[in-house]
Amino acid sequence: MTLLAAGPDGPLSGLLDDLRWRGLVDATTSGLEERLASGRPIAAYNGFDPTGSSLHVGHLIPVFGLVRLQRHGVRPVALVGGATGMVGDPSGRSAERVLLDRDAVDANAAAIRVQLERFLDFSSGPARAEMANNLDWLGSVGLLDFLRDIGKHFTIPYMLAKDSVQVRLSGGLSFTEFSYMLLQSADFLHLYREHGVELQAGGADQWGNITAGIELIRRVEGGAEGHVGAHGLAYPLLLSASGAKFGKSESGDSIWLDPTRTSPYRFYQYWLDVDDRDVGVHLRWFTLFDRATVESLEAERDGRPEARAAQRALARDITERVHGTAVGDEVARVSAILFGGDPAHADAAILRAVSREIPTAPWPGAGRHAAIDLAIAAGAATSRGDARRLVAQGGLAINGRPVTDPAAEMDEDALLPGGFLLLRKGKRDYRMLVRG
RNA sequence: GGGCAGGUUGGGCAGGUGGUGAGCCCAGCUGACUGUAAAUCAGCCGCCAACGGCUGUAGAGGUUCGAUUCCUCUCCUGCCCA
Repeated sequence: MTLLAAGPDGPLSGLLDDLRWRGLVDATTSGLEERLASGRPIAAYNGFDPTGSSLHVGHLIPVFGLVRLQRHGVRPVALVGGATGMVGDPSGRSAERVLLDRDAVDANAAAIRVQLERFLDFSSGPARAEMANNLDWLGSVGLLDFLRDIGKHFTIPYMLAKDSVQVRLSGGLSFTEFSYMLLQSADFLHLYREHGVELQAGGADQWGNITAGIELIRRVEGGAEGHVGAHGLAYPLLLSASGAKFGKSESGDSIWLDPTRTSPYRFYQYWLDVDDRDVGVHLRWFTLFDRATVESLEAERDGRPEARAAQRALARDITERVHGTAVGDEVARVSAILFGGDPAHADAAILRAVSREIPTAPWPGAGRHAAIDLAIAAGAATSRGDARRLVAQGGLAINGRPVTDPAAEMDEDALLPGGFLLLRKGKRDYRMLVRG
């Protein structure tokens, strides 16, 4: 029986065309197209660093990459780099600490899996997603075995020729970092042997490591019966039209999927703020919209850019995928209140909804407080000098009214229904104080 | 272990071999114009009781009327030698 792999987005053979239309192909190994055209089931993996307990939007490129692979019938393997995530630390650690780290890695991997379940189907079927942790095989390998089984197959000139090594040679590169490609290659070999993984995907910056793994598999498995070769797929690095790093807020923080790190409101706003020039690419990369939908949203952006229909569709879709439809509804509603009417006239229930989504700090208590101190309390300024500057430049508003006198004082009479004080720094940075 | 070059504000730097850098670029913040855009322009961009004051050149000492500068030790980074 010949099983031809396929998924909701069509057969395996159409995968690369879909990825190309979406602009997701930076490089592939030359045999990949034919391998996919054969229609035989295939598994692919992508590594994720478990140094944190949450993914951020920068991770969404490889995550959606795996999603599209799965939707074309590829079985995706999300590899958590429990071992590779540990070696980067040069400081000497006790055995206990390493074991603690093992626990932390496990906890992080579990948290990341929950987030991945929003995207990938782990439930059933021939393309059922799975997770793996390279600590399970790299963690117990002895140095001598590693050198003999893996290191022997690499020459120093080959390793030195990698771009990732070249750019670091003059600035300093530890042996550990230099060896990283061997560890990643060992991962690919292991997954190839034990999980039938023939394809490694990753960002363009991973291409050198991906090809190193392919090379290792070729050398070790090249003569084996039934050898089918290994393949690589690299996604382009995403740069915004204005040259900003993708995945960072204006203040430079990462935008996390974890709602306790980045509120759903900020998450939604991040996508709503995407540059007109970038929104088409974002729709292709971070939604499952089909080609007709994407192109119609782009046409609307070109015709009525001020409506921001493409950004709204993008923000709504990705927010609901990550945080659920109820939260998506609420942040869209809160955004409409803050940027639509006069929030100072909202009732307590609405203000409570707003306070759930924007940074909210406690009202400093009874008595009178200077506007600048309230700005500091709310986190809109870092010092009194900073707050004075903000007021002098006309950038602070309280309850919708501009603050002109930095020394102006207010007490609890200024609070809106529900005990809220709404501060706005600049045009878009809303914060609240709430009486406890 | 020996030698050399470095460590200045979020990042990158300039200066400085005893008498004022809070000086430049980038990033960032605010305003104008706008669409919660982009681009452009303007202002800001260590702290404070603020027309003034204070702290600041890796850390700790020392010399001096006075140290970012000179001396000693320590820490960190890179390079060369062994």
